[in-house]
Amino acid sequence: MTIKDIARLSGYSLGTVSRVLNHHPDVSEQARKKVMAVVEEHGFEPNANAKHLKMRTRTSIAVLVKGSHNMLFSDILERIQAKFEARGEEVYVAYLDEDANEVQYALSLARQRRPKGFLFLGGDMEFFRKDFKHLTVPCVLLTNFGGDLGYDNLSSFSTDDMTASEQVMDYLYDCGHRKIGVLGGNLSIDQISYRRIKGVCRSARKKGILFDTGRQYEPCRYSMADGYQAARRLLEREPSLTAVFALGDVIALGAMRAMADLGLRIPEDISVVGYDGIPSSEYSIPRLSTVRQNPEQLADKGVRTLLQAIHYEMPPVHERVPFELVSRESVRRLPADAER
Amino acid sequence: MTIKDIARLSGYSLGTVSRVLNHHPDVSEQARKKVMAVVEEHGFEPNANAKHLKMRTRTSIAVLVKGSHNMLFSDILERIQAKFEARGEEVYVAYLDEDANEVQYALSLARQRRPKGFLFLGGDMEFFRKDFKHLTVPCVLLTNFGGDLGYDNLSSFSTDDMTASEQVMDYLYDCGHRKIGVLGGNLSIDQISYRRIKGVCRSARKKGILFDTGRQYEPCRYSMADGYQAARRLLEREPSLTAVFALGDVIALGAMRAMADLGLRIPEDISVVGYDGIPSSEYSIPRLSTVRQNPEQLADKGVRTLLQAIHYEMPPVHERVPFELVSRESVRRLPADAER
DNA sequence: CTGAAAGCGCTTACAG
DNA sequence: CTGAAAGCGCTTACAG
Repeated sequence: MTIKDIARLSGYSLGTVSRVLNHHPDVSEQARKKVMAVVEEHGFEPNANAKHLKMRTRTSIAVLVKGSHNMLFSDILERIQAKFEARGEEVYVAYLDEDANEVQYALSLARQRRPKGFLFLGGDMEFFRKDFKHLTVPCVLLTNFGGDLGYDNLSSFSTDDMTASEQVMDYLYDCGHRKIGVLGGNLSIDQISYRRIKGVCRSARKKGILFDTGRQYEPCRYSMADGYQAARRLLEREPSLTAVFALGDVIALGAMRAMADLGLRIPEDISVVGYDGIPSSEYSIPRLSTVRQNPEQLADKGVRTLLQAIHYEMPPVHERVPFELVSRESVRRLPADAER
Repeated sequence: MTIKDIARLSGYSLGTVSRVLNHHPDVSEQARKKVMAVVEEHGFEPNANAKHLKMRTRTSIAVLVKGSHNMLFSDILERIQAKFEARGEEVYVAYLDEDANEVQYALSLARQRRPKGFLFLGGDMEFFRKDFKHLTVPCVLLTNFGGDLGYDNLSSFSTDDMTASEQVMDYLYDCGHRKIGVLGGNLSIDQISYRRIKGVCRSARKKGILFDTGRQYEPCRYSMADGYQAARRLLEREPSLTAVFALGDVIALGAMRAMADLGLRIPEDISVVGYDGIPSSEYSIPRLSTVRQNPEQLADKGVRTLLQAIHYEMPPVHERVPFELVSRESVRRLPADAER
């Protein structure tokens, strides 16, 4: 069943059929009705390959998800899919390893599939700096800040990670904690964790407490298993810590489990704060205090901006999306005499 | 940059270029080298739309994921993607609501995108029974059993849910529990939860204990939030329960949180068993006893079978994939005198 | 082993 | 408002 059959069956020409299918204005009401009738009768849907080939277009929107176990990304992804679908856009999704080069991948996809736009869920700024210039379609980066890269086809929406981390540390400080460990990510300047750690350092400096990255910081990937191991390493090295800030909720959840295995009660013996605000953080025992990023806004702005850039060539925007420090049960306020 | 440019640049014809690109045997070594040289020089990749249009093919493999918050599915999906990618297959992924009609969705996709095969992650047997006959390409259903549907283009790999649930109940019985609640899914005969509940009933009957679905069973969707609410309802109605079997780990995790809020200690006051074996179940406090489904085998067999069906038209297979009852910390063995 | 040509199923100026 | 025709970028018999 092709558009040709519909033409024959409806008594109109190919062109007219194509026009009604594409909601062209210059079609008589009569033609529209006749054609739609046979289209519906046969449940016809146009062949997308032919359509895109002819239109030299750009088949769909590609979403590249960095790090597949990331529950924050799953949450955002889901919303993105729904929104694009509601707009009638097809979405192609690919999951990449936490360490994969997403920009190279996009480049290859661009040649093969010719998507009309890319939406990156997470990314490594090093790859963007090096290879992004070859990407010519509109792109949106979510979760990382891309404003200092200066590409005119790249927008970004992100949480102000540095400020958020600083606030977490301030909060811990206000609760009386002075010996605070940090868990997760790595020190590479191009990673998202870098900005979070920078916020940590800024708070420490401001409050005049010591934060020795060599001893009080333990890098790890964003998973419960890695958080578990990293927490053990950190706590064995620095048993006097009274609080731990994990740069991701999944890391925090793994760390909490490690603490329990070490015989530490949370928050009586040690306090924990996470980052992201995934659903699990609300149901853990104890409930996890964390920085809640805003998946709904991230998804909404990302989709809206990408679509606008595709249709109207807008200038790029780089916006920070509000976060929220949510205080739950995993942090203990130290008695005043313990301070200092 | 099209194949035509490559032809011009290499001094060969369109046909020859196409042949080397597709690894056709009837090409001289010299032609291959020359063509590949300019292909690589320009980083050329053929336009997939044109290719598929011409081949009248079936552009990719479509994966339909039922219920987007399902962490077991995320796990399987990730493996599936990696496997298809390794085989050079493009994958189109769509997330559907837990209640959406995945077969109708596939039908529509079949017309528009003409995928060469479908892989369903979860499904409602009612939809399969009603609409699947219109689907003509090879399909694989994962997680549900499709053997009694009798379609010759549908294979399935699933856990023996009934037996697994029966074993959970037997296990709880052996630990001395007699008043056991069940949480999750619904009683519709076409849902996966139906078979799990059937296993529950079979065990109860066998052991001669009472299982009153009206009172001891509380339906809910597969999420922590719903598990939380359902657990409260169940426990308020039946405070004398000593154990709860949640039909999904996320439900169990939500339920555990509800119990903690009710002042119940796990497993001292109440025991909990989940289903699925997602990573979180290993890191919760306490660690969750559960039925571990086998995502690796499910993914592997699903991909392999679908590819074979596509390339060699194999007869359908319906296989059960082994599960494992893993006993961790959330179940308490009742003292002997408490039995009865 | 290679080239010339037809055609996959659409869309879109171009006439009328 | 409608039809006839060109052409999107490929693949694949068909000759040679």
